[in-house]
Amino acid sequence: MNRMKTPRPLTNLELALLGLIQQEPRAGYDLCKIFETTPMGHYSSSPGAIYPALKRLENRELLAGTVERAGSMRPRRVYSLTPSGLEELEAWASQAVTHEDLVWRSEELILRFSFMGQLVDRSIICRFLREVADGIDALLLGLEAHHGTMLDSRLPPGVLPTGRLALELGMESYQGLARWARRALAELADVELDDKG
Amino acid sequence: MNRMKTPRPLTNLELALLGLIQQEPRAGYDLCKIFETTPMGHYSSSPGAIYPALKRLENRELLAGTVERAGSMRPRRVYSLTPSGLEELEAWASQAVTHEDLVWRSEELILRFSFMGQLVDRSIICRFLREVADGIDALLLGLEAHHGTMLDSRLPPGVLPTGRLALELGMESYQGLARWARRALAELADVELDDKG
DNA sequence: AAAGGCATGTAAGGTGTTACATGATTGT
DNA sequence: ACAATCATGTAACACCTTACATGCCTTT
Repeated sequence: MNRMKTPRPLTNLELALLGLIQQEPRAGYDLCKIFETTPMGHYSSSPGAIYPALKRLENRELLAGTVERAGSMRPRRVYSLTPSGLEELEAWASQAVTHEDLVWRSEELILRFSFMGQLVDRSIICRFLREVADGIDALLLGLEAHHGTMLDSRLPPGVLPTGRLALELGMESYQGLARWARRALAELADVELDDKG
Repeated sequence: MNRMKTPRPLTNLELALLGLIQQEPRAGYDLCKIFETTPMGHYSSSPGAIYPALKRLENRELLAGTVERAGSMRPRRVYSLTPSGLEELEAWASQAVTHEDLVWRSEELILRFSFMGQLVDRSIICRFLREVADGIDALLLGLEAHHGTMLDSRLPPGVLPTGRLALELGMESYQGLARWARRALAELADVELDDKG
């Protein structure tokens, strides 16, 4: 029987690194630059996090590093995905969207979507978008209940209802995400028509 | 000269705890329940984070704990804000909104707003909302530049533009936040009229 | 008597943050 | 010669996550 310790799940940073390296082989410094200069930088920060993460991924054999400028004191390590690294990424991209993903890991969800185009085919991307949209509809029911209790509760005079307004922002963010998902779904259907035309 | 080590900034969890305890004195267990059962739970997780955070805040003398059921093996510690705790909270709530806050600490920003009603007066709340709305307008200029480059870059045939769509989601989220801020501003102006009426 | 909620905590482990260190290469 | 950029890393520290431990009190 295939019995091995289940490895801890990958962090957002590790997933971002795998996705970027799948686009093309890259060195640590290249990745630092991407995080510094693009909105992808939302998922990282600094060499102090990136280099250790690359080493972890190499230890897990999801990445393989080949050394350029060998013999020099400052070699440049260029990483590529290993077959099992690609497998891991594709499995990640193909997962179903859970309630927990939407509530606790929405950033990972967006990261996942942004790499899906390179990793999986249209049917899986569309399923992802439908699951996001439908999952949010379910979430909103719970939030509306809380919103109702906040509308009922009376505040001391002079205290402005910022707590309620903050909750409304949360609800609107979810609604915006659902609208985006449905619009993206429609756009991807158009792309399909373009391909045929 | 008043020379003391600048203390590290408070974490989101610590700020949430201070804000909740300012509403009324609470024990660790009460706080756990709030995080488990309300959307405030977004900011925490588990006793394993909450109890150490309470202890840290007590060491800093931002909280003071009084022991109920003393002598028992399982005492109940009820925490209240100290004067300097209240000072710290109010200073936090009164800060100007920076570019960095919007890009890197948007969750803290929402937390801040949700407690502002209890902590500061209308003028500061309205300034906060204006700074959020205007700050986002500036941010969006940079994101639109990136969006332009993504529209120009050609993808390999068959690869769907999920990266671009993800960026569009990010931009729409910011736009939604700005719209919310302006709407909240209008609503708070109405409350002012109600008070006078 | 057992189960479940009240109530507080500790321990191990891993990750991110910040700051620092090092040296090579390229441009002026 | 000097500065900036390329390029990789380490060390200290603090925090969160998960899992576990403990014992009281109330209900069934």
